[in-house]
Amino acid sequence: MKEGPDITRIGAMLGDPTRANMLVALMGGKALTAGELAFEAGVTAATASGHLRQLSQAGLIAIRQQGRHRYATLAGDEVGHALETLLGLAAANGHLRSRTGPRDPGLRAARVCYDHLAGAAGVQAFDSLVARGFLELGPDALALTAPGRAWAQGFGLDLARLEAARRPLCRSCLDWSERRSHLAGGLGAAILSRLFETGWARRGDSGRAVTFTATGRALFDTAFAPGARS
Amino acid sequence: MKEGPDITRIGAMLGDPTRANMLVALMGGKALTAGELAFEAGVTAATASGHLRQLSQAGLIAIRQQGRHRYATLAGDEVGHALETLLGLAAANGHLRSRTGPRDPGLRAARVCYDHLAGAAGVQAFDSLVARGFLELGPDALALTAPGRAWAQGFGLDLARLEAARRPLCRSCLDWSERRSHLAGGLGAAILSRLFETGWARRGDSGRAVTFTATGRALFDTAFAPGARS
DNA sequence: GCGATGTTTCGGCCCGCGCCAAAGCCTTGG
DNA sequence: CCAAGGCTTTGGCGCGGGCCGAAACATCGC
Repeated sequence: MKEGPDITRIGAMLGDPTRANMLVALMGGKALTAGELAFEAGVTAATASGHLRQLSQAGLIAIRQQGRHRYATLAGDEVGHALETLLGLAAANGHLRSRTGPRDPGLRAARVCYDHLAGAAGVQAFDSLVARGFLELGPDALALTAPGRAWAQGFGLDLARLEAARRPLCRSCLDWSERRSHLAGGLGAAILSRLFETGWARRGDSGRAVTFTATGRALFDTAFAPGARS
Repeated sequence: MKEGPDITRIGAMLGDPTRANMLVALMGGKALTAGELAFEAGVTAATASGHLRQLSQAGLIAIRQQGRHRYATLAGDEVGHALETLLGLAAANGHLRSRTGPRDPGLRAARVCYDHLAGAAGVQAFDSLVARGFLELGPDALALTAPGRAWAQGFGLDLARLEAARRPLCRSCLDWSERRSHLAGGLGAAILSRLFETGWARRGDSGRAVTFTATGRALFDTAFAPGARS
């Protein structure tokens, strides 16, 4: 009765409100210092330090020493994906942290999911790429088609570098607010970076929200036309 | 700093070894009585009863009264999927419940993931369906193609009934042992049932293992030819 | 009805763990 | 160097919650 992996450790990490707050804060994709995380979670630096060690030992976050700061990030793509899945389950069961706050609609519209775009905008982009035949179900999960490769180059992505990386190019991730897939993986991360580079959007100062500029939104809507389903 | 769903409650459920054992036991897809779960988790009936109430209130399991027994099952597809995701993360981080036991290879080869087939066999089936063009990325997630529909009828599935159900027909689920997708959703569940009906395979008495008969395995391999990638 | 079986509720024990303040360590900047 | 800032370690407090035994319900077979 004891075969298979052990969920318990990870569950215990998520089960404490302080640690959960830290992890959700890190879902924003930015590396945060121990002090910032302490403030974010509402505890003293001492308490936060202990939690960070636990999270690190459990393999959920990575810590990088830099000067006299210690920056924490999620340990990887998979951690973000698992968190998003759990957020979806929690949302489905009606477990809300507080009565949906004013910032909630913004989060549902567009947010960062660790390192790629999520929310309505993320789903729109995914759907558009699928509808135009740029993404397909390959022999191993998702794949970029030949026309898709051309599109990516045109969008300003460095495909050669992305494909050289160990990280899979395309992954799908179930969006908690839309309950549909959005694009993760190296390609998803590259698209989000490109949105920031080109100034179409910028990340909110705190939390995971992504806000588009007016023109950026218009350009995004033509680049990822929502009605483009063939 | 308090927007979005609240993971904490679900995390706390998974964080206790007793509850985690119960949930993993329920991943086998069979409905289990309170007593069976108590034995499975190694606690008294009194303790198990308390945990079952908690899990039920958190929305992770459903309880059905039947005679003097109370049968528990996972609350649904999404719970199974979330658990599988966490199992994957735990496996990736090397959190094992004990040094991989003798039954572990069997689990990796073929097992039940709540109500559909997982493990190497599950991935093989998914790949085969994709390679033959029976599954495609539709406008909304996965879709069965026209030839796919014909295949499903030929395999003995009642497509009309499946499509009438509220439940989505096709979903992909990331397999923890293979780290690749296998097929979930109504179609995935129907295929697994069919494997049992036709006697190609049967579920292990305890746990999640699925064992094929010799001829069943051969038939499965031709029905879901692994090399069938066009 | 009356035991047998399955499950829940109650009371009480006790361990684990989150929390903080204070002190110590390391890095940086003057 | 010394002082300041950021983080960790240590020690001690206190709460939350898992665990069990015993008793109370509920259900079935006879």
